[in-house]
Parts: sequence; C-alpha cells; structure tokens
Amino acid sequence: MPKTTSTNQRNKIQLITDCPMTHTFNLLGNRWRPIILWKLIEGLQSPAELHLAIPIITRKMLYQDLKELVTHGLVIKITSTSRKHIPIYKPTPLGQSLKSVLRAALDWAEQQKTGAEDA
Amino acid sequence: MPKTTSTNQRNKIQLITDCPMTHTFNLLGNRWRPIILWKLIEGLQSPAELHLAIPIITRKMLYQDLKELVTHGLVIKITSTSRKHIPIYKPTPLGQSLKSVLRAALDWAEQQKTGAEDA
DNA sequence: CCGTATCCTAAATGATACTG
DNA sequence: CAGTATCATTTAGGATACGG
Repeated sequence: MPKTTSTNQRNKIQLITDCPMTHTFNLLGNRWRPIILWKLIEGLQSPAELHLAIPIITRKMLYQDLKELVTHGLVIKITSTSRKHIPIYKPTPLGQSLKSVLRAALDWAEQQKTGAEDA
Repeated sequence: MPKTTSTNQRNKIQLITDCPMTHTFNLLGNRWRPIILWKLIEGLQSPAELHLAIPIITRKMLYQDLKELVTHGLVIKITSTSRKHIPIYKPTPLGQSLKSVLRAALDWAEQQKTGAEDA
C-alpha cells in the first residue's frame, strides 16, 4: 500500500517521457556503472577482475550495479557451466552500443586534463 | 568541525583521481544538468525560457544546477547591464565542448527508441 | 521574474556481516 | 570468490516560503 502516491509522483512518471538524453543518463549516470561497463567492454569479465581494475568500489556496489546493468539489458551474466562457479559478465550488443557514449565522455575528460596544463 | 573525517573519507579523496570518465559523469550525471546544458547549447538563455522548455523541473533545481554549471566553468552568467535585471546564461567554450558527449547520449537514446519497434 | 533558504523525503552509497 | 542483507550515513531532489 503506497503511502504517498500523491503529489510528487507526477514527476517520476514524467521522467520516463522526458528528453531521451535523460534516459541515457538514467542508465549511465551513477557513480560506478560507466566504469564497470567500460571495463567490461574492454574485456574484463569476472567480478574479481573488475574489482582489481576498480579497487575503490565496494563489493556491494560492484554486484549491485552489475545486476542493474543486467536488468537493463546492457550486460549478460553467464554462469559458468564448468565446475568452478565463477561467472562471466559481458556486454550485450545494446551495452556495446553505448561504447560511443562512454568513449565521448572519456575523450572529453582526457582532453580537459591535457589542455589544463597551460591554464 | 567535521564529525567523521575518519573511515569513509578515503573514498571521496580517491574519487577525484578516479577514471577520467567519472569526471565527465560527475559534471553531467545528474538529473537536470544534461538537459539544461543542452538547451543552453541550443540557444535558450534566460531561466524563464529554460523553465518553459523543461516544465517539470522545479525552480530550485533549475537555479541550483545553473549555479553549479557556472561553478564548474561550463556556463557563464551575464547579468544584464540594461535596466531589466534578467540575466542570460550561455555555455562557455568548455561547456560547448561537451556538446559531443551530449550529442552521443542523445543519439544513442533516439536510436534505441527507433529500433525498439520490432523488438 | 530572479534567486535563495529551510525543511523534509527519497535515493544512492558505504560498512559490515553473513551464506554458498 | 560470488552474492546478498542490514544498517547508517550522505547526498539529491522536491515543497514551500521568502526576499530582490
């Protein structure tokens, strides 16, 4: 039973129909998903590998965001059929298609860092 | 007087030196800044115009995010020297340089929406 | 109309302990 | 290792009222 399905629910609903750009940032605009997806696109596969590549992430957020990436169809989880129960995660075609966005974000940042020398 | 400058501060510090991509998403990865900046790039200038273009944003967030965009050097606020005290906001070159990132995010979303018909 | 301050709720994240 | 649950804290966002 929702306690407050009243006033501020209108914003949430409209958020869906918002500018398409918002949709992209809803998928990628949190603290860890961009990097996780990027690392997956780069070829990393297991949670352990990811955690090595992104040491400052907590285990909770790593698994949580991996799950959300799977939920959103950007990543698939393949539970290893071999005896070791170490799964691999890899981007779906949809996830791969976000590479250009991530690339743009990354390029921009690197360019800033480079050009900031003579500021 | 910081009450807890202890344990979880280490993450914040490291966040700065994080993957450059994170930096981009720190600037753009919230609910409103991408659209606001996009609209500014499209040529809208006054808060009133922006509010018309993005009706569901609250005034608080509009002004707050405008201020943050200014703080981060992506937008400049030009306080009108004429008698009417209506300022104009416009992207700085740095802000303009984010157009490619926003464009990528927008293109991706539109492409998804288009291709989703025959899913 | 511009802009801010205050209060409040909700969402995101971290710390930690636990299971398989 | 992989993955989840619980708790506590932080942060973002909205409602609202106020001042220029």
